[in-house]
Amino acid sequence: MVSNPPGTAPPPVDRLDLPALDAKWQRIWEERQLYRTDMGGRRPFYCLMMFPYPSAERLHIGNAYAFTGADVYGRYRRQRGDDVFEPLGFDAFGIHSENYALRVGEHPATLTARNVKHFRGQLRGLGLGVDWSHEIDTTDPAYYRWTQWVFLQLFKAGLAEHREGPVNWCPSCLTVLADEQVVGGACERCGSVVGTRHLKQWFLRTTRYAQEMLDALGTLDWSERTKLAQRNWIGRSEGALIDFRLRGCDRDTVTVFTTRPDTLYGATFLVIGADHPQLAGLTAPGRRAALEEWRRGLVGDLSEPDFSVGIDLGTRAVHPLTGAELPVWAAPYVLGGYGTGAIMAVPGHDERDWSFARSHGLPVVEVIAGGDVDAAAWTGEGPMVSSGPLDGVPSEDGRRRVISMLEATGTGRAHVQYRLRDWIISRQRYWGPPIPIIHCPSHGPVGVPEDQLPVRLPQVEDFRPLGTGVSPLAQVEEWVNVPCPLCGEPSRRETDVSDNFLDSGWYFMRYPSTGFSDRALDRELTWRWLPVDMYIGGHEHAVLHLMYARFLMRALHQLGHVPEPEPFRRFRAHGLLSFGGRGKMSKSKGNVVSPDEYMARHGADALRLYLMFLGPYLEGGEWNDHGLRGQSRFLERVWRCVQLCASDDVAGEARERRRHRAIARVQRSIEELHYNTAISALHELQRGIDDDLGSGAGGRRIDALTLVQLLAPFAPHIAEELWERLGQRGSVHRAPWPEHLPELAAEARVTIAVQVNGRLRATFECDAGTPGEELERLALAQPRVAELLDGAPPRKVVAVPDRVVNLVV
RNA sequence: GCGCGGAUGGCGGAACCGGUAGACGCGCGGGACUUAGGAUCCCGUGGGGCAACCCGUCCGAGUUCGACUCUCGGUCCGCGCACCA
Repeated sequence: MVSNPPGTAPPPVDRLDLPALDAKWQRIWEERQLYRTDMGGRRPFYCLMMFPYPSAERLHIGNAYAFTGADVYGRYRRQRGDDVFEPLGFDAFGIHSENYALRVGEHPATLTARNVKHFRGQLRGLGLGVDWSHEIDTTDPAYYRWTQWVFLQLFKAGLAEHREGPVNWCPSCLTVLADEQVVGGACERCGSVVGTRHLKQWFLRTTRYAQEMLDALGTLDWSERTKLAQRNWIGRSEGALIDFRLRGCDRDTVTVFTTRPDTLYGATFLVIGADHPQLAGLTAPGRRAALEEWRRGLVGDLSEPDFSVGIDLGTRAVHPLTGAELPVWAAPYVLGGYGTGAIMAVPGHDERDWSFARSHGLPVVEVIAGGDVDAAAWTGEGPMVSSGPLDGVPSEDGRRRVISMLEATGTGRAHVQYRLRDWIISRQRYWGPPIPIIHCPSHGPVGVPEDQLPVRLPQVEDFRPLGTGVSPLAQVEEWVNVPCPLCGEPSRRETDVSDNFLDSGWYFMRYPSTGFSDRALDRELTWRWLPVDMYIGGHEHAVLHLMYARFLMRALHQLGHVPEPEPFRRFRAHGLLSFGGRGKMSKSKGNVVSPDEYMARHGADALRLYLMFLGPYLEGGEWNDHGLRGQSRFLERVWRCVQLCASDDVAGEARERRRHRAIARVQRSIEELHYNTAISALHELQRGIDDDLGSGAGGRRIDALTLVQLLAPFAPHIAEELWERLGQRGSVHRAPWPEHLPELAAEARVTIAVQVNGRLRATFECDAGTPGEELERLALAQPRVAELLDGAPPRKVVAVPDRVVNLVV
């Protein structure tokens, strides 16, 4: 295992057994509570990683990658002297687990408990610097009691509403889905085509904070692409609401939203969304049967909009400015759920309306000059035409002018519309926390008194979803029937459970306070630890989870429960590991790689190091295990060379510079989350020490100690073992980070490139900081250069100190 | 279609502010040690050429003494959004 130069005595180094070190130090760390955070510490640093969803699929290499990267950062900050809080838990409620339980015919409670246990074991095996004393399990009544409490605070504040609305219904999961869980008209979980149902649901009023959340994005240190995804999702647009009086149907008016009120004179018909809930009232009585038949014939596929499909409702709408009568149509290209669910169609200046008008022979009128509306819709700006008193007004100004005219007659007003919608949290399923509401015949929905929390999820053997729009909990009569907390009248519990994004929307607030069973959020700890300083997780949660967490934090801040409105000061999305060119790792793609066997064979340290070495942490990459051995070899060299460093000589300036440079590079790379380059710097330092040993000069203890400390965030077990073997007291993970001086981190001698006309012709060495004139002199003295110049002086000389001399002839 | 990333040896990747392209690792070639080596160590490793040199960071222009880096145009790949009026 260990080679010796011929003729020397065997070194006093025993064989390295990395897996054994994992076990040894994980045990000792636990005994000594090494990662237990001092919650009253003076330099709190909350380093959060997205908690896992412990499915039966086990932890895969992609999870190991994500958690290790977050842990490296947390460990680094700890070594820098911060009181780092690195908690972890399990997001174990939810449809995904429940569906799996249904498939294998086991109760989700027992299944989840087993999965959590397995996950915890795998995570511990990775050697994360996690304070497990603050662990959260969202399915534990001790946690979901407070999830219910959060809901009640929102309910009391008017931020949770029970109302009927069109909702996304997954026919396979047999439940309502949030808009965010519908991707291209299909269920995000199972891929079934999502339909629409009208049900009474619990909505959290995320839209109330749409503008605030949009504005606050500017203050957050998040990557631009994440902020952009949030901006798009909030989808602010400015425009106007315009009322049209109706003739020939039950309703007298319909209101439309438009971002182009300047084109109002060009409106030639109205279109109502085919899924609009009050479509019948907008239809001429004689057309209703035809409408119903037409609606039944529509295909549920929403992926490709068809601008030719539509039906004339027989109703007439009165143009608020001209008094003209316009036909009213229904079409699926208009969304019944966005804005008012109705639009004024301006075919001259909207491509969709243009296509629709062409398909149905409806008139196209030009009201903004600049295009040719017979050939295509003109969506740009220009002077207004055929617009009554506004002819000649630039369209940009026309927007305001039209709104003023409408306001004068009370038929319209300026309006800001957001794409963001309220968050439906009702799930007609079993595996979630019951929504803590009792429906009283007299009082309506009444919150369960807080002292009666948690509302425990009853143990139900048959937890299959019913598909009737009601949760299986509705069948548990003895649980459902309760007296009203206000008047004692016989009442029924809410039987829906909440979306598991509610569980995960506030878990980071709870971590510091897990020790308290009498309050959700301890005031002192919450004020000390929130908001989160660094949050690391997958970019797939850029809109879903992050938006919900921001909403909940903002709401709870307004209610005085947390110190600031924004939950995450800094957020970074780690890259994803792909495998075999088959995209992101997932069980459905059959490309899951387990970290277990790698850890068992090579140890967690080698795996951690290799994962972090694959490429920039924020970019991810393709997984293969070809290079893993390279990192094991590196650790073996570290193991040997560190233990052979016995010299207390600290003079040697070159070695000291090398040491300072290594510190500077590792530090900088970690701060940028460029772990791969930090590891390169470690390799180079190790090679340097090896060279010292090989040259017979002896290795310096100080170099060995520094190497071990710099290695510690990446390979915590071997670093700890070597730290001990070097005779240090305490843990390397608690030892102060080595200091470095910038002036020492630079080289003393530099190599200057000599170019002639921009081409490299020679190099020479000189002291760092040698001035330009001197460099020029030295460059001209190079034999090869003199030869090329052949006595002629260069036309121009560019000398960049420490870098290059370029001679132009 | 719109927006945001990206493209560098056989492979993963490095390169601060425009200053010796290819750090570090894998793989590969050679050597040492060895009964053996798929262990370990040492040397080499972008392509071409005996050499001087030439070519080379997706392609094409440009700016510059000098461009992986900046500007313009294009190709390909990835991700997000995509009837939101």
